[in-house]
Amino acid sequence: MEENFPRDAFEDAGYEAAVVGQKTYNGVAILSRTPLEDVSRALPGDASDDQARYVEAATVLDGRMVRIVSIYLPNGNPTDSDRFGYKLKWMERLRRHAARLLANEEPTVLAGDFNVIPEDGDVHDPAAWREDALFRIEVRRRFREILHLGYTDAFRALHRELGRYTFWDYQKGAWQKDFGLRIDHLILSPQSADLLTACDIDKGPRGKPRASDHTPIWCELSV
DNA sequence: ATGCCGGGCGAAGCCCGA
Repeated sequence: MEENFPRDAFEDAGYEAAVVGQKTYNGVAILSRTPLEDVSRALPGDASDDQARYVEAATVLDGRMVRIVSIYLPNGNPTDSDRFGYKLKWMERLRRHAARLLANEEPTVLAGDFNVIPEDGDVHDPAAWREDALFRIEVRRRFREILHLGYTDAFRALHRELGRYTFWDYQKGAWQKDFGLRIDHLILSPQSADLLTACDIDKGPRGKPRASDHTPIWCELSV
C-alpha cells in the first residue's frame, strides 16, 4: 500500500517518489532527484485490472523530457492456469502502449521485473525451463515484439557474454551454484539507446544476508 | 514436476514468488 511506502526516508535522501502499491502482493515505484510529472498509475487497455504492476513518470533532465516506465510483469505460472493468459494479455497491452510511447520521440526506459528470459544464454539450464511461463515461446515472442517496435535491451546491447543473471532462487543453492535467470530488464527507446554509455548487473546485493532474490541492473545515459 | 527458501500477513499456517 502506498501509505506504507517510506516516502520520508527517500525525501530525506533527496528523492521524489511515484508509487503504486497494493497489500501483500504487487508494487512498483520510480525515484527521482528531479521533479516528476505526467505520472500514470496503470497500464492502459484493461480498466478492470487492479494489480499494482505499472507506474510511469516523466522528468526534465538537461532541458529534455525523459520518461521512465516501472513494471512488475505478471509471472504467469502455472501455464495451464488463467495466470498465463493474464501474462500474455498484459504483455500485449504493454506492446500497444510501448508503440504509442515511441510517438513521443523521447528518451524512454521501460524498466523492471519482466519475468521474461529472453534467450537460451539467459538461463543456466534452458531445456529445464522450456515450458516455464518465464521462457515459454509465446512469452519470448511477445517480448521480441516489443523490441522490434524499435526498443533496445540495454544490457544485451553492451554485453555479448552469456550467463549473466539478475535473479537466483532461494532454493537448491541456486545462488551458490550460479543457477540464475536474466529477467530484469532496461528496455530503451531509440532516443535513450542513442544516449546509452553503460549498463551492468550488480551482483553485490544478492550475496548479502537476507538479500532479495533479485539483484540490481543499472544503466547510464549521457548527453 | 514442484515448494527443499523466504517474505507477508498477522499471530499459525497459508499463499505466493519464478
